[in-house]
Amino acid sequence: MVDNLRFLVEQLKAVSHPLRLRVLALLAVGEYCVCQVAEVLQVPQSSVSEALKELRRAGFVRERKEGRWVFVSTTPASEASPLLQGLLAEVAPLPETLQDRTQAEAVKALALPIPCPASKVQHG
Amino acid sequence: MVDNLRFLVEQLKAVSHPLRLRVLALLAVGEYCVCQVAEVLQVPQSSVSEALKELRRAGFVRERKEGRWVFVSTTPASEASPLLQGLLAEVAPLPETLQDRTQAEAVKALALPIPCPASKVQHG
DNA sequence: TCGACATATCGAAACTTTCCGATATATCCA
DNA sequence: TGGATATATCGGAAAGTTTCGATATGTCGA
Repeated sequence: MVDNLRFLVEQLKAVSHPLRLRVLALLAVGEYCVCQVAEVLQVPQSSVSEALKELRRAGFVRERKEGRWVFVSTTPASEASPLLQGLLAEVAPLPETLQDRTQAEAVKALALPIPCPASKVQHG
Repeated sequence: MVDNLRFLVEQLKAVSHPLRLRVLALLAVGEYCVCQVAEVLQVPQSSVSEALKELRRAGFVRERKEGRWVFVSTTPASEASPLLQGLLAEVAPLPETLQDRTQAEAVKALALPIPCPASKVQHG
């Protein structure tokens, strides 16, 4: 149950934005670090950082810090608001949300094992 | 199924606004004419008119013209998008969405038979 | 300590939205 | 037709949002 109107409005504002919704769609697929999100969605890193700030404020995403990387993911279903659950259901099956180019490219971007710098550094 | 990201963003924008969400909450209760909405929510009639324009664009409300009155209601459940259905479920039980004053007053506003000018004119 | 790299914050121009009084349009009834 | 009333649209000032390069902060390994 939502406890007040203003918070619901803030949640809705957080996702009524193309980039933020695309980020949410990507995170519906799995956990990524910030630089992967920027790479897949082809937007400046600062834009991703600001988008994530809003999504965090609204309680839609979680962060896990690991060394110099920040891994982001959607809040677990058990803790997600009904709004978030509904959005994820609508947005997750839309590869078009990921890229503004062709659908084919978007699917490719999703299917690829997006290289995270962290993975290259494991054995240092 | 949503057919594109941009339309979903437009839908979300339409409701990420305090007045528009309050209008939706009121319409979850039933059908009202525009001037009743303005009266209950205590906002200028032009503001209600613009709010309804947005909600209509997003497919959230329907209008029924009857003489000089326009009666508005939420789109029937059978045609409502999943987003609208979810929103109505969250927003309908919130009397606080109706007025910014006290909850008591809000409930009162809801409970009262809000006088519509149309009803006073029936027998002419 | 340094250089490299991941991320956050700042700054400021461009753009969009919000708000509401004034005014236009539409409908009714006499 | 004219006056009353319901609704829509306009105008435009104020406030808010978006965007992204530049820069700051933090973390690592050497």
